[in-house]
Amino acid sequence: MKPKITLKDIARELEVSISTVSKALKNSEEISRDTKDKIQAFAKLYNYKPNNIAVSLKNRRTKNIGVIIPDIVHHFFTTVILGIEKYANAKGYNVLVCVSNEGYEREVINMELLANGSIDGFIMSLSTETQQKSDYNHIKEVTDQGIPMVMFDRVTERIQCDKVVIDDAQGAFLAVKKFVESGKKKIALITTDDYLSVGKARTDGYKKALAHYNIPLEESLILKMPSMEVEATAFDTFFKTQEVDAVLCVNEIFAMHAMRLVHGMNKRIPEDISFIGFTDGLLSKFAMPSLTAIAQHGELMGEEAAKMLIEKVETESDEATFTTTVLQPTLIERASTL
Amino acid sequence: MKPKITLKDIARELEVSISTVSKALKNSEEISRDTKDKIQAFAKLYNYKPNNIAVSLKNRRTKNIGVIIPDIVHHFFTTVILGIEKYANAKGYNVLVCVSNEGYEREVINMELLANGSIDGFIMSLSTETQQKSDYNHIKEVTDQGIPMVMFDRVTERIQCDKVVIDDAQGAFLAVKKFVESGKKKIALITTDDYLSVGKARTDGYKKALAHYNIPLEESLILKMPSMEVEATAFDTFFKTQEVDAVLCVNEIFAMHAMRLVHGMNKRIPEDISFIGFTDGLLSKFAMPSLTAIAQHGELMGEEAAKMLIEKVETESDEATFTTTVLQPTLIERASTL
DNA sequence: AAAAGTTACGAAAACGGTTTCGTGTTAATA
DNA sequence: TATTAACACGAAACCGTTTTCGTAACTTTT
Repeated sequence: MKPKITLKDIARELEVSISTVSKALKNSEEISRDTKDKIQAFAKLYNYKPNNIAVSLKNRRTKNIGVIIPDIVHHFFTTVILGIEKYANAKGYNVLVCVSNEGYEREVINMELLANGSIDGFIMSLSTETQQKSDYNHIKEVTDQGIPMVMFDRVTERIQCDKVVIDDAQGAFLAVKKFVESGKKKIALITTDDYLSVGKARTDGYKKALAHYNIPLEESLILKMPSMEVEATAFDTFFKTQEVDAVLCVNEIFAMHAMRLVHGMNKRIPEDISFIGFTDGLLSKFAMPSLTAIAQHGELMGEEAAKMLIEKVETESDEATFTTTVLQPTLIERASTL
Repeated sequence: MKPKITLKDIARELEVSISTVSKALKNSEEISRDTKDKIQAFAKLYNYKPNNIAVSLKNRRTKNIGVIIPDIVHHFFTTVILGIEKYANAKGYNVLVCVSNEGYEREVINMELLANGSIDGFIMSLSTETQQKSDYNHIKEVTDQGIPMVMFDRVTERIQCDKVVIDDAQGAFLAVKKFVESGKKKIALITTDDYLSVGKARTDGYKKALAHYNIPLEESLILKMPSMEVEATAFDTFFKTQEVDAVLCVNEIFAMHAMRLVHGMNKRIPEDISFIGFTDGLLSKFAMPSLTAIAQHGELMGEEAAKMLIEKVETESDEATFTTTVLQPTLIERASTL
């Protein structure tokens, strides 16, 4: 048990002042070669490492960036974190991940906690509950304090900050395009209620694409779940009552559930019914048949967000100008489409 | 833009001393009701929140716990994080997650970073590279400094600390038991090289179970992948050359790949070949047929680890005694077994 | 030899809190 | 009335750094 050594310890041991030690360890020109050698050798011997907390307090910079995500048991969000970590670490920043668990309360608590000195800036994606309440005061408070903020994926126009999103409408468009080009006509959409920003955009893209291809929009072909949960009976009745030959699902889970259902109805995938799912995760890859998917490029999104944030953190300029980066989704073709 | 307010600001404004403000805000008995009211009202009005960094420095406690995991795009690890967060948050602790990305270097860097004052204790799972090198000096250094540490899942007996693992051997045993009881005889195992602590334990359990049921062990029925990656050709030749009626896979991915292969060979699952996979993740649930799985109870593991850590953090006793908690896995029966 | 410039280091303030201890004012006791 | 106790507050040290500024001791310049 050898407790951490401090500047003071070194100073006492070597009979110099703390300032001298500090300067010597930063290789300051102010200190003579001899003294520096002595101090540096001693520090190395005792494995001196400056205390981050003290440095942070002094510099008023932590080199930490806070990330608030709604859910961590979630492929997309974890890929985003991966991207954030990658960029941030390369820039010498640490990433502190907190999970709001899709709840407003925890989002607020976590933000307040981190905002009180623990981080230099935020990267976040809104919890569903926050989106429903559409109460963004906790975020406004943070930005008002001058703490840089980047929102990704689940964003709101109610907050002025940098944002990075993917073009969800375009993703839906790509999917419908794929369906149409393989001869499908009765294209269904399985989505969530509109309060989720992504759900809305995807629905919009779906509608726009239908219009573009002169396919009449039938509201009965849109199945809306009240949440991200699968409501089995709703699925059942939907597929029993509707004639469809293609289904676009707003997430992988919906797609998996629907595919299994359709499989049980002895329809062939993709011949009788084709499927495309949002978010290219593990399930899409390993489904049987494998699922054609719209890739959201989470890792890229994370890198982009981290880049924007660190840029803001490192430029002192008060005169902030906010940009929104829109990433383009891509269609990953697999066995669930023709 | 209203920058954060400090004790000093309040003191100046209200013409009292900093100490008085500090005490008033902690509702100290030392301060008169009047003064406290005045100060508390003012603080609330200006939304005063103490600076965590300063408090940490002073108290030499951060109320942060550091978590180092090998991979974040990984269902099991994220469920563990969920469990950690749940317990830690309830206890007023924050969780800082860092990812080693299965690499030794990043594991060392992250640990050193966090160890220099940022956290009160560690919860970690070893990266594969660290396990291969079996170089644990960075960890020893941390524990030597008296920083509490809990290792989970991927642990090593080379480090003296609290640990929480699941009984992997027992998991494998349960699987073999299930196979045997449904009449299977030629039970294969698809696993990784032994250097992964979990791989080894699972293989041991498999062998032990065979012995227990008087089934001769055939080494040719064990397929070892050099890493977590699927080597498609190895799978191909294995299933072409071996007669098997049940397969235990050390992870979901292996199981998915094998099931697809078997499906392509026109064998029925589970009648001709049954499958069981380790780790009850999304893939198991949504596979077709759904995969019988050995649940690792990651969330519970996380809670347990957090509990052990916080206990250690909060008791000053130098006289540490280390315990290893072994969680029992359970078999989740689905459609891939009889 | 006096003035000016270097060199090498230390004192001290600062970051934003917490906490111990001391003290001037009252109120209670002898 | 003198003594003691309770009350309400402030001064200052401290956590571990960084950084500005001052200065003693030399060295160089005139």
